[in-house]
Amino acid sequence: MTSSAVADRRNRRNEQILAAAWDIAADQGLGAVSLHEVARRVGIKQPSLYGYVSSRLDLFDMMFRQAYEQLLDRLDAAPPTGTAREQLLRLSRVVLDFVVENPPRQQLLFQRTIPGFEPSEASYALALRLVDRTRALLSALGKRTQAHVDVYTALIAGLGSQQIANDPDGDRWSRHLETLLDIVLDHFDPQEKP
Amino acid sequence: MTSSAVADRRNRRNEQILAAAWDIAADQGLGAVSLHEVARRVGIKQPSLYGYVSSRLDLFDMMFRQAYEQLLDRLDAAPPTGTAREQLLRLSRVVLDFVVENPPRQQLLFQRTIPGFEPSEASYALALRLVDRTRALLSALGKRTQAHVDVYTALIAGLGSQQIANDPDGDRWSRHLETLLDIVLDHFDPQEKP
DNA sequence: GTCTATAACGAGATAGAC
DNA sequence: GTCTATCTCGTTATAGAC
Repeated sequence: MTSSAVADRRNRRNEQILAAAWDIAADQGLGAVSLHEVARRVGIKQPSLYGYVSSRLDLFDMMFRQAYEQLLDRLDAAPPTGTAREQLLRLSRVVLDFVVENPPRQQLLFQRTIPGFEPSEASYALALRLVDRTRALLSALGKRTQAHVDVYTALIAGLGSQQIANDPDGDRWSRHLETLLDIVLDHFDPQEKP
Repeated sequence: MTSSAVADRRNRRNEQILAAAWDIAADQGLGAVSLHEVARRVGIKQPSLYGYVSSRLDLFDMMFRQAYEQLLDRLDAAPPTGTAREQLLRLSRVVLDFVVENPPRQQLLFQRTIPGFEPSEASYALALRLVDRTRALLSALGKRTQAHVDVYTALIAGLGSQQIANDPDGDRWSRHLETLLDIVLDHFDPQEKP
C-alpha cells in the first residue's frame, strides 16, 4: 500500500486542494479558479501548490479526473438490475443529478469552456468508460446508430444546461428526464442509416 | 435622423469594437475578451475604448444586445407563413443555426458563464421577445404548460451545446432538430398539470 | 476622440532559504 | 514541504495633455 504516514499527509493536502478548487468554481465559476485563490483557501502560499500541481491546467486535469472517478463510483454504487431500459434510466438520472448538483462539473466534463484545457490521456480514458457504458445500454435496446447516441447525449446535455442556468436549486427541467427519455427511445428513428 | 457625419463615425467605431470582441470570443472564448485585446484589434489604445464602452461588463451587454437584435432580424427576414408547427420548426432552425454558427452567442445568450454579467433591463427585453414568440407558437399548437416550454428549450439547448462542443463545423446534432421536435410535439405530455 | 502615463491589482511561475 | 522574494506579464480603470 502507498499509505505511509507521509503519503497520507500528501493525500489529505491533495484533497484539500481539489476541494478548494471546486469551491471556487461553485462560487465564481470554473474560469475563476486560480492557484492564488486555491492556496488562499487551503491556508498555504501559492508557490507551495507546486509541490502538488505542476500548472493551472494540470489542476483542471486533476479536477476532471476526480469528477469522473466520483461519477463512475456513483454508477457502481447500485447493482445493475432490471431491464436495459431501467438501467439506462438509472444511469441517466445519476449523471444528470451529478452535474446539476455541482454545475462546474457540467462545464468541465461536458463542455469546452476553459481555454487551453484538454484532459490528459489517462483522464480521458475515464470519460470513455462512461461513453461505453451508455452505448452498451443503448445497443441492448436496439439503438445502435450514432444518431441514437447523439440524440441521447443532446437530451441529457439540454436538460442539464437549462436546469443549471435557469433553476439551479430546483428540478424544473431535470424532472422531465424519464418522460422525455421514454419518448425518444420509443419514437426516435433517424431518417438516414449511417 | 441621428446620422450626422460625426454620429456615423461613432457608429462605425462601435461596430468595429463589437466585431473585434466577437472575433476574440470566437478565437479564444468569451472569457478571453479583454478591453486591451479589443483595442489592439481595432487599432486604438485601450483607454480610448472608454469613449464607447463604460466597462468590460458593459461591453458584454452591448454584445448581448447586438446578438439578440441580429437574431430577431433573422426571424423577421422570412414572412411567417404556413402552419404554427411549420413556423415553430423554422424559428427553431434559425435559432439553432444562429448559435452553432458562432458559439460564443450560445455562451452569452443562453448560458451563465461570464462571472458578474447580467444583461441590462433594455437588453433583457429583447430576450423576452424571443421567449414570447416561442411561447405563442407553442400555444397555438396546444402546448400551453410550462413543462412544454421547458422541454422545448432543453431540446434546442441540448442540440446546440453538443453540436458546438463536439462537432463545431458539422451538423451531427443539429440535423436531428426537425425529427426530434416532431417527436416531442407529438408525444410529450407531462404527468402533472401545473 | 485619441493619446501617454500611470495607478492598483492579480495572475502564473521560478529561485533559493530553511 | 513550505516559506519569502521576485520576475514577468496581463488586466481594469483614471488623469490629463493635445
